[in-house]
Amino acid sequence: MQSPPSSAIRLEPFKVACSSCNLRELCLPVGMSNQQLERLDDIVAARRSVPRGESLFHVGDAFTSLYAVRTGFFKTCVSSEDGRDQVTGFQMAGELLGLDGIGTDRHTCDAVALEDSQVCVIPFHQLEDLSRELSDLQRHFHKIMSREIVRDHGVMLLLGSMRAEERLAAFLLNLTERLRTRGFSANSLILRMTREEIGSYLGLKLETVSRAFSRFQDEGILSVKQRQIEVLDAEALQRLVNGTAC
Amino acid sequence: MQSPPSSAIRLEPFKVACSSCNLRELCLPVGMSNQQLERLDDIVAARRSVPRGESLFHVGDAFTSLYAVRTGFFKTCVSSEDGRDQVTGFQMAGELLGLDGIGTDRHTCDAVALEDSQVCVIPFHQLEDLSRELSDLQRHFHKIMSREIVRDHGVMLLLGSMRAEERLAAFLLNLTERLRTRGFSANSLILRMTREEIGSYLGLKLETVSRAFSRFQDEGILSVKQRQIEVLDAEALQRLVNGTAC
DNA sequence: ACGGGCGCTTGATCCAGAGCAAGTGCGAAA
DNA sequence: TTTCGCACTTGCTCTGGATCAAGCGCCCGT
Repeated sequence: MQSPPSSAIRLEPFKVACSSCNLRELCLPVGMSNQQLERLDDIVAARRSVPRGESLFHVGDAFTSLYAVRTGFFKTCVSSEDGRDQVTGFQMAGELLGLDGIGTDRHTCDAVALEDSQVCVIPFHQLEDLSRELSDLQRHFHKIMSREIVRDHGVMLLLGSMRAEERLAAFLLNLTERLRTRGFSANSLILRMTREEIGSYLGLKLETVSRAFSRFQDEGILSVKQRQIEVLDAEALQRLVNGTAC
Repeated sequence: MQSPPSSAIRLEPFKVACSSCNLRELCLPVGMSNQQLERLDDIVAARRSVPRGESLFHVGDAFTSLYAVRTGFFKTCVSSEDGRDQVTGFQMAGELLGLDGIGTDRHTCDAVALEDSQVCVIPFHQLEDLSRELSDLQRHFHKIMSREIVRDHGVMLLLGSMRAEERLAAFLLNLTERLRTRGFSANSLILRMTREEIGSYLGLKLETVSRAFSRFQDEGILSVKQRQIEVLDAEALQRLVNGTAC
């Protein structure tokens, strides 16, 4: 399998400075000094634009780089030999894509843009080289990978032991929390993904997701207008996740 | 939360040499030269014995070290605020425990020995220091973390989209494959965990696991005598996982 | 050898969520 | 503006696995 034809890949070679990026407190550069940031700037050589619906990489593509989401929104998904597939995560600004490829030098999932997006390209071997020099960078990179593992364990807990409404509540709280960290309202959000994609992530069918949204609306927990969601009672969502509500 | 009282922790300070360990082709030292291995020997200072049923670490414990399983068998589990818990993995000889703690400097899961076990203690900061010097070590450590992420994605696929028998088939194939890598028969295995623990890992109740075992036995795919399993038809298991069987 | 307890099996019933089907609404293209 | 198609909603039925319950068998300690 290959990436889409190179005509579809837009690389912008002009300078992208982590040191002046407003995501630097969320992204790879967390905790680095200005001097260290300049070293990082040297290796983050390019941006790449990914139009909505297109893939940043596919299963089987050679792994060369990590990608930091600059703008936009992605999903990652794996699929089994038969057609089944599973959304394994949604990534927003400041989050890293491509960690799955390190282990085998091939990507093991697809990364698809859910809206027109831009990523910073971080050549991985150069990142490894630099992180041998800058222990702060090394430390932070390890933390990022570890947190991804912990996040996955949380999803496993959700998939293994929660009921449909609990899953959706946990999902919404997670999304609003991440949006809040990025300076957005914690109460109002626009979903970038379809009901089916939410369902795939949560191990549910799209109808079940839709019904859960309707139920939450009936109960005054949410206002749902298609993908425009208002969280009216975040505590009720929290209670659902904690299992206190039953 | 704390570790069990130190009286329960047995540390054996005598030298454990990765360079002469028969697990070195499976464990952290993969791909390292003898000279590099000696450096690793310097930091892997101790073994620790963990009797069956006891924990290597708990949720909330301060994170200081990774642990390589030398002998024995572990499970890791996370739990939500209410009592629900979820087994997130089973670890056997040569596999690493504790990666979850790197992100927050606290462990986020419990690691429990399912039989009397021994681990090598790898102080993490020293490992980071050394991996800044030895790029082979750095490279391999990154691969280990990435593979853990990929493994978790596989479990998410399993939990999100497979049916009970498919889950159990995938679990058994995974176990036998790992045992095979360690030189054991691919057809005969003794389960170290209860039906309930298997169920927790697979997002099923213990009765469902038991019924699936019985069904496999009726169909001539397995011979099941309590925890003694013989795989009679591995291809049938593979077909189940691929979904070809329906 | 015996008794107790835990882990496992198996049967019967129940229910959350899947599957199917029919409609609705919104956004993009003509 | 109209039309088309896709995403979503909602009702009905069905079912895989959960839940409840009873009994079995193996291991361990006395």
